Amino acid sequence: MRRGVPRHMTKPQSGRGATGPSRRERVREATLAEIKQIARRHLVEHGTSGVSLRAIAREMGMTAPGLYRYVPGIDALLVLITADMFQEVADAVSAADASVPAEDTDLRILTSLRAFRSWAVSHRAEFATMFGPRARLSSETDVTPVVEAGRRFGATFYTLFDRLLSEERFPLPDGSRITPELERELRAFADTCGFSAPHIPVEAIMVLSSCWVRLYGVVCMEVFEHLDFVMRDMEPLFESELQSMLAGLGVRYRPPGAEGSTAMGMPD
Amino acid sequence: MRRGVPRHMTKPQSGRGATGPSRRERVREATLAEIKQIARRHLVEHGTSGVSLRAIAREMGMTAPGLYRYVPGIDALLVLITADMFQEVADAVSAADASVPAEDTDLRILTSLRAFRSWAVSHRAEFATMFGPRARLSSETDVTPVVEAGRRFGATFYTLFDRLLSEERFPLPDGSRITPELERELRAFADTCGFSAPHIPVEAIMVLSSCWVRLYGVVCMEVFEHLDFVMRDMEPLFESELQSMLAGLGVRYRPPGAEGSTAMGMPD
DNA sequence: CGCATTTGCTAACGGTGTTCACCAAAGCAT
DNA sequence: ATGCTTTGGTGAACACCGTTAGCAAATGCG
Repeated sequence: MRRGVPRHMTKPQSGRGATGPSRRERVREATLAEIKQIARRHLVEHGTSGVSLRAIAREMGMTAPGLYRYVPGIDALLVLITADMFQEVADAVSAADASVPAEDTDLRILTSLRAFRSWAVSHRAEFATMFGPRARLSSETDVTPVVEAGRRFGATFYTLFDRLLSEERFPLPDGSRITPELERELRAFADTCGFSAPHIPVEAIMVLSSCWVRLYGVVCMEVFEHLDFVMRDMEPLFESELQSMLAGLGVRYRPPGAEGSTAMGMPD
Repeated sequence: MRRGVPRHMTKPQSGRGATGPSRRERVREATLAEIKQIARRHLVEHGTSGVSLRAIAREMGMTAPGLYRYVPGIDALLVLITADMFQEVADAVSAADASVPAEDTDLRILTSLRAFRSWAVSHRAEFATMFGPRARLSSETDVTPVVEAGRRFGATFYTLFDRLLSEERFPLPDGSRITPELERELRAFADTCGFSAPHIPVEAIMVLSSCWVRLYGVVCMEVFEHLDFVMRDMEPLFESELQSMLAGLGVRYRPPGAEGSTAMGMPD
């Protein structure tokens, strides 16, 4: 008898062999999904601090302690939905990537990066909890699901960059400026990212890091509204950064509207 | 009789003409300073959500409602200390800037940017509330003190950039790529920053924006620990970004240790 | 059916922001 | 010195919050 051991710490046990999940497991998954869905809504409506177990329970017609059968605490719930959101943004970027011809690497990159910004500005609260400071998390909370989901999200861009790299479209920068310390860190980066190429040059990783930092910076600045007192619309600056970023990558920039400047675009 | 109108909404009134602040005003300022100081310590020790009026009052030997004589609420207190922190980081950067020869513009810029990162990584909680998402603020709270302090902070860099610009050290980028929308936003930027030069070219503002975005990005990424699962030390990447940033600015990069590569450095 | 597991509840503890009524002390003017 | 006004602070109260412990009902399995 395992009295006192909460359900969320036991194995799924997934019984029934090939008959799929049992009825119990299905309804359990359903209520967990409802919890996460409501939490998500509260997040976008009232910010991170506006997500509370009691409010969720109230809305579900339950009481707060009941939720502890599904989630070990509020912080863990935040971790859960944060991981979900990483999956979501990764899907959004992938979908945008897949919506353009697979051979047009330039357009794929352009589209993917714009999709990232687009998702960010239309999901500000989510972006803030994912890419902002780990305020409520990090201490005493297991964040491995988040970094795992974050890793998968990163892979979306890595593969694209990998493809660009294999096309040898741009000259790698001067590697003599890379200090041994930087090389060590970049190597660690490449290793944990799991690139397809066996031995990727550190210069390439440096370029990738630099691009990611710039993209992250401009999007954060827009979502966190740190230039609002000085700029009304941040898209022009984003496009400008995009342009200058891609220039160093040998990728031909195209403005947002024009889908095809090389092939004739279908008029719609 | 103004019953019910809290003190913090009345004018300072600053009586006594030239005799300075009255005794009452002095002790009032002292307790307000104590409130902010304790709040600040709680912030760095327990994060933004760890700042509570009750805890502060407890530590001061008072009760929470008493604090409402000094501060209209917890959010406003956060705004207050955030503004203070902007002043602090601006002072830190200014001090670093002033610690090197005034004629050596290159070294001044290098030193200032490094000072910014240095302050950020040694004041993570403060940086997060200043430059992270405006989670607890923004809604229903008057943030003008923060943006005002932020503006003064920005000026620290603007003046340096202005000096660099007047030296005409680097060729401005091709302005033909600047769309009208971008130009409008950049103009607004320049206007609210109050540059000394009467008519600064938009190309220069674009360069400044780009540099600020990159600096912001790399420092945020380090402080928010979003690459921790892949890089142990972020300084090499920061230096690398610094190097590539300054290369476009015509500023000679020098590694952190070496103070003088042009003049003979004093061996210490 | 019987029994073990799962699920949800109530009660409770300690914490939070905030408002209100009230009171005492300080300051000021006559 | 006396009286009045302003100021600083308290205690009680309301409405929230996360979390734990113990218990009762529902559920599913043999």
